[in-house]
Amino acid sequence: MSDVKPAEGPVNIGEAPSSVGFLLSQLGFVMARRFQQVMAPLGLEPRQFLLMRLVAFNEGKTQQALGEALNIPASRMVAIVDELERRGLLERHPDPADRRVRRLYVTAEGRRLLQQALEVAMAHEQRVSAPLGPAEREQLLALLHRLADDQQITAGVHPDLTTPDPAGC
Amino acid sequence: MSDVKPAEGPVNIGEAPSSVGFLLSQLGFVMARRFQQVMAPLGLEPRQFLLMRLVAFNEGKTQQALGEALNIPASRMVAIVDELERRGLLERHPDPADRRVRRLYVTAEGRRLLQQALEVAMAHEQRVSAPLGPAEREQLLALLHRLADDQQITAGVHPDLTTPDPAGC
DNA sequence: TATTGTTATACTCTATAACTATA
DNA sequence: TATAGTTATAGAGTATAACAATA
Repeated sequence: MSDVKPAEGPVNIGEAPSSVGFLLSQLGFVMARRFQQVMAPLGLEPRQFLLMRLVAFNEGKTQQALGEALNIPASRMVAIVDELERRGLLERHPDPADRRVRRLYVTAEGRRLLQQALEVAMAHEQRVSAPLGPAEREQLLALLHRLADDQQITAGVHPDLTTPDPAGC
Repeated sequence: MSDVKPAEGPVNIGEAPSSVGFLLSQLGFVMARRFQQVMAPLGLEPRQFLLMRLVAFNEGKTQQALGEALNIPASRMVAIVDELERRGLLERHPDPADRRVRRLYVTAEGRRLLQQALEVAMAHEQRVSAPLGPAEREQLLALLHRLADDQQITAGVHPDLTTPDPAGC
């Protein structure tokens, strides 16, 4: 019960042995934040960028199909597409055969912005990879892919917070 | 303006060339979620675990000093410490010399729980590292540390969302 | 007047589910 | 009855700043 002598020095960050899990978690957050920052000047959030890119690769797909591919719930898709459409970056087209569905298309302006965004993304990738040589970078990518496969991560789909729990511990 | 023929096949996830940034972001989210899941049975959120661990390494430090070390705002610290104290895992002790400050101590029960949590964390680390051999794991750690240094990541401190932007792009 | 810890308010994001119009 | 998209409601988490006690 007696108080220990209150140390007044600097706080000691308990040095744990290097951890793959914690390092990846730290780096993942920082990478996501940096990417968000470099995209911000274009007015694109990471999620909007991923959707624009997906629509460009899949013109005419339904809003629902695209949302499912990115694990974005239908009710969230509405607001996201609303804004991108309002800004003239993509369009909802009605389907003559089924008037419930909305098929998404990228506009000419959307394509221009997407092109810029892709260039920004490539520059970002170069920047964050800068500390590594080409061979080291390939080595890292190979190792990360091994872990990603083990975790059943789908290429191109970000496991934001949308997926509660796929399966298997 | 004429509609393109609406493709009805599967959605094509545009295969981008492998990206260190995106892979790290994906893996980081998954690692954080898995860690959260393995800690849940102990009733500890990752943030609570980090704080418990920090207090154990720094008994008698003030609430404010500990919060700053983890980049947790003072107003958030209150609720976090409230709950851990309510559960009997740590205690606020008044400082006789300055009655404004609260110095934090881990209780015996807190120590027991922390010990369990550390074991869970080690098992988690082994699990996520399982796809790699010992040499590969060391290789990966070395490469990740290079990137972490470049991003000015502090060992043991998670850049959750608390740090808006340190400095330098 | 400055500082530690606390509390209160407002805001953002999200999930959930109700709702509409079609099928 | 089922489905695509939409809207509405409520909840969690947070930042911000006001506040009380003490220095």
